[in-house]
Amino acid sequence: MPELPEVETTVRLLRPDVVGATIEKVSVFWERTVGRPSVTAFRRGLAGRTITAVSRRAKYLVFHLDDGRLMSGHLRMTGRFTVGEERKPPHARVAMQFDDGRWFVFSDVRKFGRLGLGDTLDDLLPPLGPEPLTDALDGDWLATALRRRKRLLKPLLLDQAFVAGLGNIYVDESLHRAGLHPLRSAHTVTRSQAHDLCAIIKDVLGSAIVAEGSSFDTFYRTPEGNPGAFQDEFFVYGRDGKPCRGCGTTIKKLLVGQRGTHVCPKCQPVPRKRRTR
DNA sequence: CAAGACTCCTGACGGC
DNA sequence: TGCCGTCAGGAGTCTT
Repeated sequence: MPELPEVETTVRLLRPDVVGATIEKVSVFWERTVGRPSVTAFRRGLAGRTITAVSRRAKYLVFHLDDGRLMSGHLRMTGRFTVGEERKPPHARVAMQFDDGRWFVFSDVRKFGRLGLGDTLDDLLPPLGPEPLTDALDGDWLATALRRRKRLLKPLLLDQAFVAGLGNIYVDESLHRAGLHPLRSAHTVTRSQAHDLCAIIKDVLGSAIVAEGSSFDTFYRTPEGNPGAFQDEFFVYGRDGKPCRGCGTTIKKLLVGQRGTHVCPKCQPVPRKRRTR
């Protein structure tokens, strides 16, 4: 599922195709895909606008328009942006035609993705924690922030208001590499473990971007239609029943905060007085 | 403040 | 073979 690396890859590959393009008209095939303003306001607000830049904040794509407004896009599980000749490829939810005839399309099998239009990032996006790949996230900050919270480590890391951009895959991978169990209470993580975890998160996300994201199922594809390659570097995600690449112990899958969670029982010691399964 | 339940959706998959 | 129930999963909302 698209997390920070997949969104960053999408932004990078989309950028040359959409920056400078002018939106002539907008077709909305599934109204709920349009979150923020009404569908009418969304269509009117985009018509005639030129995209001047594309950036990313957390798992959101942000399209900057020539009138200073912003269009946000969240891929959620199965969302995908493409640019091509087709107005309505399979599962197309919103299509924007550029003045050169090309169609900029948002497709989304499961219909969880959302597009929005607004004046500023603040009114368009919910409260978000620091960006992991910038100096906004550093070991000292993470150590202090973890100590203050009395929540399970994994659900906290998945909380976008705590740290932005992490999802199920990269949290599992990062915790495994850091040797931390997802059921640990955040405040029990030591300062040095927090520093390690911080560096690992940055490294995992950075490597995943280099690999153009992860495609373990049929869902995530780059705008060009290619799968990512980072799934080949997974240590635990989706590897339950298989041997840990580090120690050979069988990877277990458990449920943490309603999320499928993968751990190596040996590399990630179970926190005291907590049961797994 | 923490955490679980529920909701939105559809394709894939297991069971029979 | 085919039908059907179940499940995954990000994030918002509601309840405990």
